Amino acid sequence: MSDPNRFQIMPAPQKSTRIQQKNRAAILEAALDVFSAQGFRGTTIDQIAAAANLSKPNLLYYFPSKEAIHATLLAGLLDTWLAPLRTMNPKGDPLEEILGYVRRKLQMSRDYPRESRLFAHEVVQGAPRIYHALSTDLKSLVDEKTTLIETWIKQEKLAPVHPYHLLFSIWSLTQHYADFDVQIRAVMDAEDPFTNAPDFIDTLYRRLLTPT
Amino acid sequence: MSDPNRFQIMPAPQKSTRIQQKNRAAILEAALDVFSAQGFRGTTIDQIAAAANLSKPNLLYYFPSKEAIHATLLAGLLDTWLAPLRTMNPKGDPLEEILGYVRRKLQMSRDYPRESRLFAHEVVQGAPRIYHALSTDLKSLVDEKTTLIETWIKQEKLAPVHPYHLLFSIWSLTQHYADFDVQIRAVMDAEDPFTNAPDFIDTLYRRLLTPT
DNA sequence: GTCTATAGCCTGATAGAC
DNA sequence: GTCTATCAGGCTATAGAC
Repeated sequence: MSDPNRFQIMPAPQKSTRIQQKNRAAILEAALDVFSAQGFRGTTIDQIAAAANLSKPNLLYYFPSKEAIHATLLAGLLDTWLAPLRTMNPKGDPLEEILGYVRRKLQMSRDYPRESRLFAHEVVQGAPRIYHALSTDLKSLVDEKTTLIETWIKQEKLAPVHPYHLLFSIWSLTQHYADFDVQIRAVMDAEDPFTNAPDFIDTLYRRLLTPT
Repeated sequence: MSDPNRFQIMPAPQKSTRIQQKNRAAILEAALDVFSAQGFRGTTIDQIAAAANLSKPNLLYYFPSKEAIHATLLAGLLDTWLAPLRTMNPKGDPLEEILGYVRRKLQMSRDYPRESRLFAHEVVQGAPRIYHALSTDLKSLVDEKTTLIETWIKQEKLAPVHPYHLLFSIWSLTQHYADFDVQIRAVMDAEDPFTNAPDFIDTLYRRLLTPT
C-alpha cells in the first residue's frame, strides 16, 4: 500500500493488480451512474454493487466506505471540469478564445452529463465536500481568467461586460443541458436539444461580445 | 375530513383550525428549508420537526408521511414558478416583454432561492415526482410562448434566435444564481452576486435580441 | 393535540468460511 | 478475492398515555 509501484516488478501480483484495477474502475463507473442520478444520500451501496456486478462486501473490499467512493469521484472531477477554461489562451484572438471555451464546455455537458449532475448535486447542497477546492483552485483560475478578459475589454477587442458574470453565464448555459436534461426533453418532445444548442449559444456570445 | 369547511361554522374548532393552519405552515416552511438544502433522501423527519419546533410524532399528526410533505411543497411550486412566463403579454413591445420576463425570473431566484433549489433537486434526479406536470402544463405554456416569439421574429421585432433555446437560456441564467449560489460566492468573495447580475443579463438579452 | 416509547425496516459495515 | 450471514445504528411511522 505504501508503494503501489512495487507490484509492477512482481509477476504474480501483477495479474491481481489488473483485476483490482478492473474492479475499481467498474465500481467507480457504477457509482458515477447511481450517485449522479440519485445523489449521495439517495444511493445505497447495494445499488452500486449491483451495477458493478459485485456483492456488497466485495465492493467494500476495494473501497473502505461509501463516502470514500464518492470522494474519489469528486476528487477527479474538478480538474477535468476546469480543463476547458485552463486552455483559454491569452495570445489567441479574444472572441475566438471565448467562443472556443464555450464550445468545449458545451461538448463536455454532452459527453459527460453524469459528471455534470454529480457536480450539480454537490453544489446545490452547499458544496459540503468540495467547498475548499472551489474557494482556492477554482477561485484562483477564475481570478486569472477574468483579469485576462478585462485586459481584452480595455484593448477594445471585446465589448464591455462584467467578466465574472460572463463566466457564470457560460457555466450555467452549458451545464443546464446536462443537469436539466429531463426538463428540456419534456418540453421539446422529439427534437434533440444538442442539435441547435451550439448554434444558439455561439450566436448569443458573438452578439454579446463583438466590439462595436 | 370530507368537508373541511364545516369547521368554519363551529366556534370551538375554529380556534384549533387556526392552530392547525399555523402548524401546517410552520412544517411546510421548515421542510422547504431542509429539503432544499439536503434533498428528499438527505432529509430526516426529525430535522423538519426540530426546525418547526414540533416533536416528530406531532409533525406526523399533521402530515401522514415525509413523502406527503414533499408532495405538498412541489404541488404548490410549479404554478409560482411559471407565473413570470405566463404574464408575458402578446400585445406588449416584444423586446421589453422578454426583458421584463427575464427581470421577474431573476427576482424570483433572489427572493425564493429555496424554491429554486427544491426544483433543481427534483429535476436533476430525473423529475420522478413532477415529470407529468413538466410534459403537460410546462410544455403547453412553452409551446404557446415560443409560437409568440416566432411571430415577433417574423415581424422583425426581434433578432432571429431559436425560441426554445432562448427560454432555456433564461431559465438557466436566472436559476443559476440561486442553485449555484455557493459556488458563485466562493469565487466572488466579498461582492454580492445580485449587485451586477441584473445589468449583465439585461445587456446580454438586449444585444442578443435587438433587431438590426 | 402533544408527548414518550417503541416497533420494524433499511442500510452501512464487519466477521469469518472458503 | 469473494461469498453468506449478521450486527449495529438510524430512520419512518405507529401505539398509547395524557
